[in-house]
Amino acid sequence: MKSPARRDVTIADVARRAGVSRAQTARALGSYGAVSEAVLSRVVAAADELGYRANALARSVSTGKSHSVGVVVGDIENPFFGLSVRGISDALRGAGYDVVLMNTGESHEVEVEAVRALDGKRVDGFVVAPALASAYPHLEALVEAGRPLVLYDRDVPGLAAPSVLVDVEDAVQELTLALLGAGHRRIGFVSTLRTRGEGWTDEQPISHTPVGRRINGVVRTLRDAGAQVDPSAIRLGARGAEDVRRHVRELVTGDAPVTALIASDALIATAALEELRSLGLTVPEDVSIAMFDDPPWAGLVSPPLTVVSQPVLDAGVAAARLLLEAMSGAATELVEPGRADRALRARLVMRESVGPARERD
Amino acid sequence: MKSPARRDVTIADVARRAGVSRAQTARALGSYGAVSEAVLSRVVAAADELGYRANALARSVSTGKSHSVGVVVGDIENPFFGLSVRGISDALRGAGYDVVLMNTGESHEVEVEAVRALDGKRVDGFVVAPALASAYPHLEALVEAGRPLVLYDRDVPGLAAPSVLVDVEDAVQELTLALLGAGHRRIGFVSTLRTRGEGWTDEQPISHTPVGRRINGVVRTLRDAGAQVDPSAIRLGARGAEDVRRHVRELVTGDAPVTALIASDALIATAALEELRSLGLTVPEDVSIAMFDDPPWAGLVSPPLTVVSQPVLDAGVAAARLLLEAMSGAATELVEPGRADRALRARLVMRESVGPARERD
DNA sequence: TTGAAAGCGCTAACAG
DNA sequence: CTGTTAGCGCTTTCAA
Repeated sequence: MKSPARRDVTIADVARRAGVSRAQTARALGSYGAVSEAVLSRVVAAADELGYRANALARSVSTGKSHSVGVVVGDIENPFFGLSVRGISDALRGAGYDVVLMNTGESHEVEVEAVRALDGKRVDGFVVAPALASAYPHLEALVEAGRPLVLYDRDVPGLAAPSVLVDVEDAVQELTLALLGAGHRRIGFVSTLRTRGEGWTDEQPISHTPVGRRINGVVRTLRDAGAQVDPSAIRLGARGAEDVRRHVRELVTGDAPVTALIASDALIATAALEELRSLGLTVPEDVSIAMFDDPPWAGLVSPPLTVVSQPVLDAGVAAARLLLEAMSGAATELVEPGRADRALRARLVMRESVGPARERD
Repeated sequence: MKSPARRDVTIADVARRAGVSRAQTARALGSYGAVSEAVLSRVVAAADELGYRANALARSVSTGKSHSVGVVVGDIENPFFGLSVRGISDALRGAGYDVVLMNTGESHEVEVEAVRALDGKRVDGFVVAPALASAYPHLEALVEAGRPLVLYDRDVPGLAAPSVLVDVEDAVQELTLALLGAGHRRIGFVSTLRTRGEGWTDEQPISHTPVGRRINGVVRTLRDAGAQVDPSAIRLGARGAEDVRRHVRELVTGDAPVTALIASDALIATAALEELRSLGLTVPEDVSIAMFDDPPWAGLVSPPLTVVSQPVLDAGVAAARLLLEAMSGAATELVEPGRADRALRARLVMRESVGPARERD
């Protein structure tokens, strides 16, 4: 039983019923301006007799504030982003903002389109974890236009926007040292993300990508210890579980197989473990493994995984706070871009997936 | 260097520059109505010389369509919802809709407020996984007002809205049979969610909650096999890992300890495994365990977990499709509420965490 | 306090 | 095809 497609109840309707002007009604309902007790109660009464629902869109058109922020992430299925979004969203809701979520599947094109759409909807601010691309005109346009933007987990070199980065430096160094101490000299690294172009090159350490920072740390520590670094053991841009498994297979079965593996996230690690298992290799006897992130199950697999644990929820909350600040008009110019937040530090959690390097061949 | 707070470039500005009427400009920019080639190109040129960005809010106020849908879930951190949202969001984006995500933390109050906010922002439709409460006036108001609504993973008895439910019946029966076959007679069940009030009662099988359907299946199968069901072994409403562990502890160490445990989701299972481990109990020798959902790591823990695997991504996509249908004005009245979608069936994946029941005491 | 009237930026109905 | 003129629902001057 559907009514004839009734129009929305508007302020005009309420005003009429309350016998007050639309302006007063609006003030009463929007709780701004000055309204007498008498009018207020009459209006409120009329409003809910009529079932009035304020139209936030109309209000936004008028005020220029949408009370929504756009959040664009690579893959909400990834627990890292899941937890991040929870932090962002909870903190933002507390301040009266809703979250419009955009899932890009790590596609640059989708991201560009997503940012455009969000901007069209006049969100008051953006949190974006940029898919790594060579150019970021869409983001540059955003800050150029003065729209509040916080970069998340990834940085954009030269962009005047604050970013939330977890400081992994110490933890990575510890991990690498532990690996060295266990006798590992050939260490593989596998990641879904890329740094910029294809592979990784030794020359210019990239610090604006999460992978970049991780690799830099490993490489530097290795160097300092006099170990040598084989660029071919650094596998970036792995697409999907199958591809990860192929990389892992190549790494552990090649001419100069690695004795330890670092997985850049939990998804990579699971695929790697599966491949090792199907190769008949055991952890850590044949190959040691460590991963980034510390999901609840990391200690439950066999063997329990050594991980670099990151304060993901906190990072999300931090992003929300930064954005809130930026939206409130505070000068965010102060932030030192590209610098990991010292308050957000990863820490190494040693478990049993790292053991003595095995002599092979 | 921030410009003096420049106003948005509007259609009027573009029109002026292009030397065309505002109406024609709007048509050209909005690609509706009829526009000549000549005008079109002039307008487009003027538009991007001026850096025009269409204001979707203003458009929405006019058209009554926001091209946004509200998605409200209990906990985006939970991989189940993460994957669900990915499915929903991807499918919706393909149809031109953005997702406004609301994370309720399974709080009824927050949910009510979230629905209100979304409705205020005039989303074109809703996907909601209701936190279990005794009353659902906010949802009833929605359908009463004719707003497209799809219930997700949980149903609301008596509400005339379609719902997306995974059919777990067969899989649960299989699982229970397998447990029975292995000699288990005392089986524990632990869940975060509740059915309605406090615990679970035998009398009225609840099928509108995911937990309800799962328990019903277990109980029925147990009954059919002549086994007896102990309501005290059914633990609902566990809050947080600590609480889960307490329940598990009580279940496996009580007077009449259970020999098998069913965890209602992956979070429960991890907590349970941790507790068993710290109790010095081994799986499946001392206690068998099975869980719902099949995350990538389920086969990697020790022992690999027997699970009821659900097509989560598909469920999300299905919800999006249903909503799309409802939003397109199709009569969704046809749907049989409370009925799990036969196309979405869970399946049992036997691994090694279920073994012969141990004689205890 | 109140109200009239002008906006916010866009779409839609109606002539031509 | 094009322009004029009303809206959409709310906020915001500006006088009273």
